[in-house]
Amino acid sequence: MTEIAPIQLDPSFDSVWDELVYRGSVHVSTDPEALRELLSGDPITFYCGFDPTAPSLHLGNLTQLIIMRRLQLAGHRPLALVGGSTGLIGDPKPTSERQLNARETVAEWVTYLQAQVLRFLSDEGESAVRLVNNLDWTAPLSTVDFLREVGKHFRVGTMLKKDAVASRMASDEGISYAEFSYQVLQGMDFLELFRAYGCVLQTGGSDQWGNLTSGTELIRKAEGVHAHAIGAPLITDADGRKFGKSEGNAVWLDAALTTPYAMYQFWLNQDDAIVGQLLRAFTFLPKSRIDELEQATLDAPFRREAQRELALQATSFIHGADATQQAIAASQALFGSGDLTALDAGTLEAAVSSLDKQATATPDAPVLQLLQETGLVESLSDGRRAIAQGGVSVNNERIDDPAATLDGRLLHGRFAVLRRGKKTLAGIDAGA
RNA sequence: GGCGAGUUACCCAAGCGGCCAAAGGGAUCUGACUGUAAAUCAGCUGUCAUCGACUUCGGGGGUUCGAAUCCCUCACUCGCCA
Repeated sequence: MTEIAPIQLDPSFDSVWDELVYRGSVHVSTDPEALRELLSGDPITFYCGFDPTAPSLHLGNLTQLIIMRRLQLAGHRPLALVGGSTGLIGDPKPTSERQLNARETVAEWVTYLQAQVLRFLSDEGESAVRLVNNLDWTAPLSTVDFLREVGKHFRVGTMLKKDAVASRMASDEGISYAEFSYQVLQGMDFLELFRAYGCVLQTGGSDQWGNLTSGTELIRKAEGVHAHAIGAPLITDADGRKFGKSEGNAVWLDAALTTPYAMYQFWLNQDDAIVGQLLRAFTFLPKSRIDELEQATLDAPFRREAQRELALQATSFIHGADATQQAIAASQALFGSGDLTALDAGTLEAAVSSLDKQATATPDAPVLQLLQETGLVESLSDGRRAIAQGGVSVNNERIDDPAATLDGRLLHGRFAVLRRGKKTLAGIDAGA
């Protein structure tokens, strides 16, 4: 019944612009009517930038990648910019100045991100994605040339009014000249891509709006052309917290950093209140199907059908069908009946090994120690606390004694599922 | 360059010589209730540990029986004046 939706546009929309609006992907933009016309006509070239601030992209970036994919499906040509130079500076966060990363580190991350981008965008046909790196045009540029050719177009008054800068100016921490200049670098990127590839549209998060318009303004001043920008809304949960964090950490697109199981669970645990919004933004399901799912959430919320479908579709898009099936099987084994003793060794091993927290152990290892080794707790004190609060179980049996060991608790003589709270799990393998 | 204010645990923020492992709020985490949801209520939130011990209040140094609290110095941030 539930299958992975094909990667395609919803034919019920007349233009990709209409679909993007439906998907909730447009929070702010330059002239909407002009954009709709532009995107409904001949293929254009557009770009979106990703700064290498970590070895992997995360869910926040996925929002953009999906928008890019939809535009690509409509025949437009994506330029995926990985910011080899902007990543060396860092765009101003509203709260605090960024720590600079080493050049070699950033260069390494650039290669990782480039490889990841290619997983989500097609590199075949007329609208194949092209990778670009802004280090290519900023590195050879001298400071004087930069100031004369680019800096001369920027007014400090305008720059100071950008939200990202203004909020930092108002904060205790202030802002460095480096981060203040970020908007100029990003503006220059857009101009460069316009000149080299005829790129006339940039997409990004709405928090990047100041940086996006810095590019359209520069192109207007330098070339007399009206380029466009689309700012996607930042998705937040019901409390207004930024979406895409789990246990305080980003949800990464790299399976080595966030396992497919963890990814699947992340989607499955989303609130009823935003699941419809997430289905629109993060899946290729048609509107008709999403309407059904939203109704299902109203009619029978306990079935969590919308969350299940969201988890299936999103995880499949990120990690592929096979990895997703394994994540689903593991989820059913570990959460289904709750009776792990009934599982055969093969199923159990697969489930245990899919968890993103793992440890090997001797058959008589203390549970407290395993809690720490698996990362389920941060310290032994934290572990004692968790046990005292009744939040720890082995194979779904609550542990009350801080001195308890695995002795006699292993399933099939070697496996154990260590649980903290309701849904934080770790796999223990005492074999080998 | 001058003057002033500031740097406290995940975040905000009290404390201004012993009663401070450090108030309060937010957030996380755990329990109850549930639907692997939300809301609500309750509890926990430095480390190690059996009482108890040990390391924390920007970095370093000093005064003192005793310092987050006083002094010196360095770094950083903010503001005002040049």
